[in-house]
Amino acid sequence: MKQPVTPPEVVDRGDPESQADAFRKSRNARRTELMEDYVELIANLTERSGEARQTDIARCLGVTQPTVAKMLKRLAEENLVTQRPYRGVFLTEEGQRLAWATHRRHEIVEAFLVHIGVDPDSARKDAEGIEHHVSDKTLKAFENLLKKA
Amino acid sequence: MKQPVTPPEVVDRGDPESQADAFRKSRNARRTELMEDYVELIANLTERSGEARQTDIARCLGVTQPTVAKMLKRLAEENLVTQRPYRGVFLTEEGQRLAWATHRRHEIVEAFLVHIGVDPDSARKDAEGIEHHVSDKTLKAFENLLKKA
DNA sequence: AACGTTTTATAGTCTAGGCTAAGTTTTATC
DNA sequence: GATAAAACTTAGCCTAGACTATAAAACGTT
Repeated sequence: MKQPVTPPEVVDRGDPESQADAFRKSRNARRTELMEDYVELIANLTERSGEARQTDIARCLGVTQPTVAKMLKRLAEENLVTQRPYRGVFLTEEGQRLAWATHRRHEIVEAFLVHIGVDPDSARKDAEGIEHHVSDKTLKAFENLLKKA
Repeated sequence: MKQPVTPPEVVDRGDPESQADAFRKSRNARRTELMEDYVELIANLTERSGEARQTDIARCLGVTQPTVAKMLKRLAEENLVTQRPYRGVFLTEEGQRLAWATHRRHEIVEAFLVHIGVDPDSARKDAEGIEHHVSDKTLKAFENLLKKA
């Protein structure tokens, strides 16, 4: 299917094409989200217990171990992790950068929600879902408000 | 090697089981999100032009018409829409209720982002992704800040 | 009333991300 | 050092949500 390129400067809320872009973006984001969840979790597990094994990841994500195995293969292909069987999964430098960026964004979103009066528990839960959809510009806006306080 | 913005840290995100629940919830939410997008759009189209045909929906969502047809079948099974071929798709009462709630949440999120200084285009795009992950409590916090202004 | 256009329906394919089941390799224990 | 347990691999299947290609039905215009 052809996707006409809409000039960025033309922004009309009612324009179907521009709306379609937003939906496309939202749909395509799903792959990235999963990757981000994985690298963030791997960073956490490694930090906490020195290693991140497939079974640990599976338990934390609520999926089965073969599912994790398949996803790790993909992450390895994308140069985000390296695997040493029976010794755990490790982030590449690129993976660590992604993990840190994701983590940082997560923290800002969560802190921001708390800051505007959301109770900590809800903030934590909502941040988990929201974080992947926050653009740099929105993140900056969050930071600005946090700084002012 | 690029240095990360923030050093790695240990984050307490709860025990593995509760984390797994959060991820499961997030995964299952996908279906709901799509349904919400559809009913919201159908409500919009109906209001603006008096009818919502498959081709209109397809163009607005950036997908093909057969994709829409398949999804409408599902929405009909869930009692959210009724179809009158060549006259458009119509929301059931249940569908209208869902559309209204979704639309309201969407508007608040988008208005809130603009209010804290995000440019309208980014706000619109981010809202599309964020809206589905905003709990009632967070929504209320957004509203409160909007009212103050 | 017939014809071309638009809209809708259907069939078949693809990919991502789940799952189970079963086999293999490594680690740990006795 | 044998053997059980744990971790990993692999194969095959399923579903959702996308796509293309094509057929059928209704609409509008003349």
